[in-house]
Amino acid sequence: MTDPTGDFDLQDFLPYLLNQAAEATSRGFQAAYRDRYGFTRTQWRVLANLGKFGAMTARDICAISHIEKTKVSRAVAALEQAGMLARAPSPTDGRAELLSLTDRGRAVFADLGGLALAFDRQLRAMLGEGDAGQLVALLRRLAEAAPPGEAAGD
Amino acid sequence: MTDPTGDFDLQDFLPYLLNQAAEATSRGFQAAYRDRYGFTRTQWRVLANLGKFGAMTARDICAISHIEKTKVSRAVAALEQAGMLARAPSPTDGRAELLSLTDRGRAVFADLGGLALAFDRQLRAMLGEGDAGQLVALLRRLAEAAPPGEAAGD
DNA sequence: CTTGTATAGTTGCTAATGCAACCAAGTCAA
DNA sequence: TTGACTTGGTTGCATTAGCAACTATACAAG
Repeated sequence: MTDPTGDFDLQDFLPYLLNQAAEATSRGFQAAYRDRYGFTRTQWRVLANLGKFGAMTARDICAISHIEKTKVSRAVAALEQAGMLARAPSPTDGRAELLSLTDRGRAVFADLGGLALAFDRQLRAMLGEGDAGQLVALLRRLAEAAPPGEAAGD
Repeated sequence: MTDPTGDFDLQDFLPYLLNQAAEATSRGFQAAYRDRYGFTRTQWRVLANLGKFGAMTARDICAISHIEKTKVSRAVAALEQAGMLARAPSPTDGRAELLSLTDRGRAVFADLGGLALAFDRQLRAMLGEGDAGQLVALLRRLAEAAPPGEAAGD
């Protein structure tokens, strides 16, 4: 209690610890989508959301995944170029576009989804099921309690 | 169990959840170092480590904080330029430099350290002390179990 | 119907990252 | 001492993120 600033230790700082853990685990899976398909993290996430939820607009993706507009926009462009995603004009809104995966996109999602599932199971096994569940619950609380404004950086 | 890929939900994927929580909390504190001092996250971390542990080499910082060489290098240059950090040739190794905070650097660390401490307490209070402790333990396990190779991206 | 404002999505510019290549100083062995 | 190899640190280049400005459509009020 002598020097208040001396009390601060980065190694105990929650945002720091969260970043370290996020980095470490994300890196592990990055190899899957990067080496196999040349994806960026955002591209993988957009693909994953479309794969899970089916056709929707870019705006929906933003809302669901808290990824920034521009990142989604560019990821969509890249996925489209790679022939994994198709755009269709929204029947109800002339501005919006309905995004959906092509057959190829779905195949890729099946592949990566399988790997992701396996990877996730490994992580959870490492922690133990009970602890893993706890962790998920805590992370959800943090994420929603400290909402990333409009968007979340990556 | 019908379609294995249909089982995968990004919203339950640990790396994703970790990133979301990390983003959300990091963003919250980013305002402190960015708006007040124009720091980048790496600069803040380097400053924090030097503030906590005193003089050391860039290599030490890398080892302690798992930040990449080049990021540390650039952060050090920026902090030096801002007059918050000084380099001294290492007495024992001609390649290395001993890095330390200047008075100004220490003052800034005192300021940000105080804010960080307060911010962290808020987060922990939000979770409850017990849960916060659990979370820290789990994050440490994840970070060390999935070591980011040599370096951690940011 | 036209004027004002909000929203979907894209683009441009700058800053920050990641990786590999690069110096310079140390180490170790003959 | 010389020569092969490691290690601390920096730099260059290509990629990505972040923010603000922009286009085009939608909606709402007069």
